[in-house]
Amino acid sequence: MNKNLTSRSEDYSKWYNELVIKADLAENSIVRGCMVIKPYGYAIWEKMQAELDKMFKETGHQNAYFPLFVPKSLFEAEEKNAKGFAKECAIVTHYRLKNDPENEGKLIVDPESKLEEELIVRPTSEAIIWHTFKGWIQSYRDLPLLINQWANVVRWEMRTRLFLRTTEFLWQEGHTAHETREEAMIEAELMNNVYAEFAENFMAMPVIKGLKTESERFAGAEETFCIEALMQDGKALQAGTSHYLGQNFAKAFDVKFTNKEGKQDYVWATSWGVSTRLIGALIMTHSDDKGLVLPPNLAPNQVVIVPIYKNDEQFEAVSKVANTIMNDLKLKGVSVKFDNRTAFRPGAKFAQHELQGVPLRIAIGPKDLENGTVELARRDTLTKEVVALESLVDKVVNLMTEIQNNIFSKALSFRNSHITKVNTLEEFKDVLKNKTGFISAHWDGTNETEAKIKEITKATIRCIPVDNIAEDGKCIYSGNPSKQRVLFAKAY
RNA sequence: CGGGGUGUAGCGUAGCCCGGUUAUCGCGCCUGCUUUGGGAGCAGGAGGUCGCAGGUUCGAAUCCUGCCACCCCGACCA
Repeated sequence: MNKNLTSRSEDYSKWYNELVIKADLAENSIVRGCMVIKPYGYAIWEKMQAELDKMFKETGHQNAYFPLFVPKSLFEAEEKNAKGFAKECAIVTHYRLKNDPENEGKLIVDPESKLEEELIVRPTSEAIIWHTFKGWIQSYRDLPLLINQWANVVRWEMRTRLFLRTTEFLWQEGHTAHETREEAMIEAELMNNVYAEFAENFMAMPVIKGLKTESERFAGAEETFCIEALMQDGKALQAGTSHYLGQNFAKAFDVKFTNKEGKQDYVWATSWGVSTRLIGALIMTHSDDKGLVLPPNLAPNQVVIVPIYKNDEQFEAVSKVANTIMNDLKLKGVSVKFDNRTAFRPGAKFAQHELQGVPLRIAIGPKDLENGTVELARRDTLTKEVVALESLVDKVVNLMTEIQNNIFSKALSFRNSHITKVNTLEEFKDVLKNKTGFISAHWDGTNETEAKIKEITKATIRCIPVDNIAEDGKCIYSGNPSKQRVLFAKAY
């Protein structure tokens, strides 16, 4: 295996794939399109889960769990939703195997075990959840119902890519029911804001909050809020979505409640989700040619200590100092790993921890023992400095914030410098070809124009930013009047 | 499902056109010694249904036929 990573600028896809594998985050599995998330990758996901879960609870949500299998009749109840996902479903048709009479030691599907009704492996859980909600909701006193589920889902995609698009993926899906349209709409936007906050404060990834156009909307939604991020190759990535579902699912699953006036009404719904795709987003937002750059707020280890020694006595002396530092840092809430593996030399450890994006590295050797110092190396800037032991803990604590802020502002200025206003289709094409990134342009609001632009340029409307300012202009394609600019980009 | 490509050790590969001893090299792995402040050096070692099946031939990784798998580009998508 090559020691060096492919350069980012050379071949972004190759670089990404190599990085995911070499940094020990995940690997392709034997099952088509599915990936194995390795311990280090999973540790990042656990950090994300913990922070998101906290935010969901703070906004009044509770966790629950619903079945993996959805009976076909339930699945098809909300027609638009069913149609949207129909082409990518795994379906259980049988429940038993038996010995193959013609091939000793082999198994075949037992035709006797055919299910009367097929079960769909959930590509999303609206159907099974709304069927369940029917039994949970009778009165306005049962509302709002604010439920979140951590789960896996299966979408049988044609082409997959580690973390960004896999046949099975882990995610959370929130499903809520409300008394009024307004309340549901507020909830949908609130959760989109939660996602944006998480992306910016924890992932250090700037996002644009917006609304999807009709054609990009979730199947079955009346409005889809989203957060859109920009990757280092200039392509956009949908990082999270939050849907206002109106009464579509309530009607499809007959979920009515008695309101304060004693009248029956259908409830108003939302659903929202983010997935392990966020790990892909994290990688493509910050990493460099040396590997991952993890924000301190999500790094499984914020600090790693690497001992340098020539013999057992030195190793023991260094370890003593390292353990003291580790304890002091842990008391300050900093997560530290002492890399005391004897099978690897310091250089190899430096390279590995850089590859895995550990924000700070402390090296301690014989020279440091003499001087009462350590070597402190930052992953984000790749700079090193010698620090006196007595000021180390404060310094590290401060650096956690500084690194978090630094990588955010780096990503932010990249993102901001890649939003380009254009007024003609020629300019549009030119930016796509030579600069990439988001393109802010006038659009006449029709599906036809959107589809045409996609056909010509491969770029799609990522979103209509929620904080958009009104501006009169002409659609870059049709020339028809437009009230505001929307953001286009090539997307993952 | 359309277009292109590739299958040789855990990974990456040479050899194939033009058939000929024991299938090449690098990384990784194992053992030993020396090393350890940026991916160690030396010595030794283990590891192979050359994708599968058939055919041609004295002889097939190499030629022929069929099949399978995977990758890339489209369509689809969080």
